[in-house]
Amino acid sequence: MQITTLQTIANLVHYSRSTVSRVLNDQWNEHGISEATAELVIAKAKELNYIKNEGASSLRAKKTFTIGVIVRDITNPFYTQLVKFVENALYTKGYTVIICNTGYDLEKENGHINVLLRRRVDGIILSPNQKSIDNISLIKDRNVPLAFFDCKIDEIEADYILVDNEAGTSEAVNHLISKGHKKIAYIGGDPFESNNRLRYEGYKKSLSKAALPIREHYVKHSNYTFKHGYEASKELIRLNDAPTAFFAANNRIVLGAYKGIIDCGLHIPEDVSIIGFDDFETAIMLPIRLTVVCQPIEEIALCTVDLLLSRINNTNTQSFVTKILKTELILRQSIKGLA
Amino acid sequence: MQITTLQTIANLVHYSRSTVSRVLNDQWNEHGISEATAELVIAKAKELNYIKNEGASSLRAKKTFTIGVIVRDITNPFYTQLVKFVENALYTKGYTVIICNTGYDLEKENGHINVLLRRRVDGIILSPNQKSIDNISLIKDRNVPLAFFDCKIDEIEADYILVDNEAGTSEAVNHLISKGHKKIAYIGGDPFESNNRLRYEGYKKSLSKAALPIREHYVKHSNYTFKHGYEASKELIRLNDAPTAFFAANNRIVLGAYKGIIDCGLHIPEDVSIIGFDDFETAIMLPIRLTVVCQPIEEIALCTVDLLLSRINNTNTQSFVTKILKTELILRQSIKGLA
DNA sequence: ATGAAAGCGCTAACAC
DNA sequence: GTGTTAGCGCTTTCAT
Repeated sequence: MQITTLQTIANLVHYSRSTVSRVLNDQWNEHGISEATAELVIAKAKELNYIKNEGASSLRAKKTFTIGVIVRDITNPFYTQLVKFVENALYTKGYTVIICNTGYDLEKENGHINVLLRRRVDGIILSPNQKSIDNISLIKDRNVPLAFFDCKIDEIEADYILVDNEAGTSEAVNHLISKGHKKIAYIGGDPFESNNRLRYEGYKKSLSKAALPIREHYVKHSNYTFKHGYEASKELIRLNDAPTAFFAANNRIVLGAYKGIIDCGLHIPEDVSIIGFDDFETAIMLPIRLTVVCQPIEEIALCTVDLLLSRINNTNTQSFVTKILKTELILRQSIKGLA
Repeated sequence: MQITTLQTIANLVHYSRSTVSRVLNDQWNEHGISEATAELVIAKAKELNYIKNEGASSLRAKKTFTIGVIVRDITNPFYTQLVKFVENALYTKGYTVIICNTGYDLEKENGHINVLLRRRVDGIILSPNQKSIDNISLIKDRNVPLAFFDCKIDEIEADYILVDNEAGTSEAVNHLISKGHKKIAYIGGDPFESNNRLRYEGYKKSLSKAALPIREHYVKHSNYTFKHGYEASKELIRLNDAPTAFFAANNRIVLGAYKGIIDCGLHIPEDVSIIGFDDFETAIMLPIRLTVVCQPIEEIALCTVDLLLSRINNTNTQSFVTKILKTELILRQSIKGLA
């Protein structure tokens, strides 16, 4: 059984490929094709179960209606959500999405970018690594429309959709301070990553504004993992002047810290208060539901898609945009007021 | 700036498109192309930053090296993991993956399938809805290689990669029984879904074997949601002869049930024991870590990919295969032995 | 050791 | 109203 092409149909209805193509693309009206012909073609196409070969169209149109989305860890609920919203938004606009998971691996990121370029995607959405510069220039060299979300790379001019990490963290730390906490630890991720740097800035500023000292041994940088959160929290607890509150810079760290505190036999929030960046399912399932700084994930996804599509369609000719969205402090149970 | 094609290079090195193509596809040796020519071509390609247009190749080769993966809820960690492993396995085999999220919506599933067909994917991996029959026949009509995972549809002959739901559940319930539980509730999902039916079978068989009665009011079918788990557990607790142990048929339900129990002021496992199907992050983050039946997610992913690729490459000519993988009972803290 | 030519399936400019 | 033709970028058969 041969596959049905325009030619197959054309032969059978005794019209040309062009006519068939025009009918099937709903252009028969503006080309003055008779309704009879149109109906005949449509009927035959249905009968033969014709399905357009999108690849052939793409080749011809030099447009694939495909967008590549590259994230660092699709397993992290933050990215899962992001990807879900992006996929959905693009689907409704007629685009197909190729989701690429790099697992924080530059090699794999490189491989994925090359695949996307070979496939001539119309645009790429990227949650970059701080060290992705070389990989990103592959994209920029080709002038493939590109939008970043989640993370900023100072060296790269581009469109960014971000959240106000500094303000979000400040709000969190201010809240802690307002509850009487003076010894507040910061458990951070990669110290060179933009998000982490800004969150740390927010932390420092809030302390300064409240005339509280920034104590180096209260600051634990490493990476965005459960393990780091776990170990850092244990170390902090062992301190003579142990902090009374922890700020954790992402959803993995906060979980590790939570576990670390529990495993030390301490209670949240009676013994230690804790607040995390990112909201996520587990945060509300814990017996003490976590107070967190929530990122507007759906809004990030939608903004990114809009921005990218406006670039693709040349609708947007202004120079690079950096859009900063607001976070929201969600008060739950993991913070206690100090007497 | 024009994009570099084979022709661009051919013109500049004064060889034909064919020669350039052969060189760039590493076939220059078997075609007796001189090394000098090859080097020249390669150098020029690099200089011009040539990137092959995969779409054009696909059109010619009638093969896209693209696989569609359709899941019901990418947000559910079970599927996220599955997708991650599938994507990774296919990536290493040179395939690109288009991930489609249906959100349990048949319309959207239909839309996604049509997109995949129009794009002439080489194969499709599908976690089907029980009611997907019409959608699936779209694929079967086209003879596009197809592999199912996660869920079986009795009416459809095809390749399936599944786990032994019945045995897994039996093992869980047997464990409960061995711990002295006699009043065991079953909080299930969609009663018509194959997984749920088999899990329920396992539940009933274990009870029967232990000569325990199957009490209808201990069985709560509805859907695989947190909400259902939550409400069902509350109802069960209110019963006069409330069960001492709950079996929850998936990761969402078990979380709901957990929360329901806590919210009733009861303690796990002192007051109620609980066991879930599926392992997942939150299960080990809860203060009482959940005892669960764990599905071998990576193995499911790998088997499915292998099977699908063997079909695509006509390596595997045997008739349809149903592969049933083993689950594993992971003992943690949510079950108490009854005196 | 290399090239010419045909064609994958589609679309659009131009022709009548 | 409809057809002809050219071409998107690539590969491959056949020829020399």
